[in-house]
Amino acid sequence: MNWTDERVEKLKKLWSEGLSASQIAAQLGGVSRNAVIGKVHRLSLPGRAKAGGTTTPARPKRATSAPRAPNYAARAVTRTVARPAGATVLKEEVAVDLVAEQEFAPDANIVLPMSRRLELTQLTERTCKWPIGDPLKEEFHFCGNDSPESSPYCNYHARLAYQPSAERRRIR
DNA sequence: CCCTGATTCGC
DNA sequence: GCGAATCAGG
Repeated sequence: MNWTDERVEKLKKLWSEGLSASQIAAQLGGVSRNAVIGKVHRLSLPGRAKAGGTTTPARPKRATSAPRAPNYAARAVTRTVARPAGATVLKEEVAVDLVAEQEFAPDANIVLPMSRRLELTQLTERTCKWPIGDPLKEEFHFCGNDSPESSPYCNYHARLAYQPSAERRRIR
């Protein structure tokens, strides 16, 4: 793919808007992030803020971080249900609204429905591609949590995605 | 490991 | 001029 005037313009626009090189490459299509970065340099576009000429690393230094409050939207608890019919005991996951439940003890067997709110262009082989929200609205995003074994979804959403087909109940 | 931008250098 | 490979960093 060659750098047409249109593509160069789009590059300039997106770069000035602060998008990352990989995001721009994804939108342009047909080019790698390296190509984008290389082009940015050739165009002498202002790079991203670094150290202004000084070779000094001068790292910002992370202040002693205050403990963050858990930001879970909801958590899942496990419940044991006995089935009289087959005498089978199985575990069932139930989503519990935390907004109504202000206090809770951090539990080890809680799965995480917390999303990383990734943009479409930020998804990779290892990120959960479960869509959240209305695609036509701004707040639309993807879960983005780590997906094991290159699964398209994280553990939580894989459960939702791969639910066994609903029991067919004959309407008699 | 995921990601970021910067630089080099063979094409 | 182009961009993969590499480097350096978060």
